[in-house]
Amino acid sequence: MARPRTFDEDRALDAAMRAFWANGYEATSTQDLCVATGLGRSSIYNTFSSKRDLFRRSLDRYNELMTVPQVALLEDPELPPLERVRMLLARVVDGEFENRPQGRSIGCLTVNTVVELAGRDPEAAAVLERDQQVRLAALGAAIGAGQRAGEIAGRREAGELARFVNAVIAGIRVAAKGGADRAAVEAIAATAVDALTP
Amino acid sequence: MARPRTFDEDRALDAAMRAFWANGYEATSTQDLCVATGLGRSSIYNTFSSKRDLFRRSLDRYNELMTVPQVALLEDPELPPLERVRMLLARVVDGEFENRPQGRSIGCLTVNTVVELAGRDPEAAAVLERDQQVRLAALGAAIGAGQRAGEIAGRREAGELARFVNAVIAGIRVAAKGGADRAAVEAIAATAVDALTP
DNA sequence: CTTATTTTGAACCGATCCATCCAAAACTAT
DNA sequence: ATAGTTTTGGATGGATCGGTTCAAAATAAG
Repeated sequence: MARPRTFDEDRALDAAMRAFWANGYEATSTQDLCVATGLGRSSIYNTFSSKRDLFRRSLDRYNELMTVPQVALLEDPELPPLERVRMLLARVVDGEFENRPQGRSIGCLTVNTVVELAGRDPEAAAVLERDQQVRLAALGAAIGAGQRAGEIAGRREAGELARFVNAVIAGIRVAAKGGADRAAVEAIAATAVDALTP
Repeated sequence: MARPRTFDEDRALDAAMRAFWANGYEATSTQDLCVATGLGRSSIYNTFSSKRDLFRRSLDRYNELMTVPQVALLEDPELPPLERVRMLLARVVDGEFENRPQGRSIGCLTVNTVVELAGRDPEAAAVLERDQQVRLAALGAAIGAGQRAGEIAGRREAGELARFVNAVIAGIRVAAKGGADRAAVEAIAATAVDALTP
């Protein structure tokens, strides 16, 4: 009954997400978003109502793409819990060394957004905090299981160790974005695993 | 022989630094800088030649204010090396819980700038990388001394452990900016110290 | 007081920002 | 073919951006 869209909304969202991911919210102009998505301004504003809303949806999409598989890995019953954590860290390291458009990591949209917006955008902060809770819960559960199995040190509570691993992941991302090479980043991850072993 | 300035250049620089620190480079307008410093546009552009240059000087000033005392602490011969690292982490944690203008940490200008600019501003990236080298060297020296004294685990090289501690510091900063409470952040620091002990 | 020099505030610049509007094009359903 | 609806590109708007200019104000030196 009406003219259909010639573009795929999810594809456009992915492209926008990548633009925000690479350059941050403020530094990504609506023009940049047009180029990245291949759409005109009208199409973008017609589909996503504003730059802010598009960013919100990009953030949700990113969380879906990253957190879901990470949580799945942490809950994988086929692997010993410590191995799950080790693989999570390995996956993070790998992620920092693939897709380097300018020879440098673009980091992690979550970390980038915490740094750029959490202090002055309560809505974004709430989204980020919720996602972090999910990741911390999955990490804490895996670490707790590892402790009960005796393969993870029990001298600290699982929740505290989860916080620790989560912080190291953020630290790895900052280090990679700061120019650290692969060996250096892998050493960080390995040392974090050391801290978990009895 | 001419009209003297009515403001103190260093004070103005400090105020500008704090504005960039709190809001980032892009989100701090020249108007914001006028308000923060209490100066007019002309005075700012007359003293510091551009927003970019003012930011560069702010970054240098921040490094001077933060890195110098941290390095001094790491080289303090009065303290056992592990204790120096522990105190460094404690100082970082304290820093994240003082001066919270909106009830949330403003983080660390270095980490904020790595995330916001390192990917697309080679000059800023170089400044940050140089500062990081200084911090890593001091950390590595202290950790190496601790290893020789037997109070820090020797299963990894000092340089690798320095990278690790540095990453945990960045992670602490991101966690605090993300809303983590003091107990959570202290647990991260304590776990990092665990990783260093034999 | 005069002169020389600098600071300072306000107006102003072109560029770019996010967002809106509108008419033409495109397509489906009848 | 026609009618009805949506998409689309381009023009446009008001605001703000970083940066410049300039004349008036201020002050030290002579």
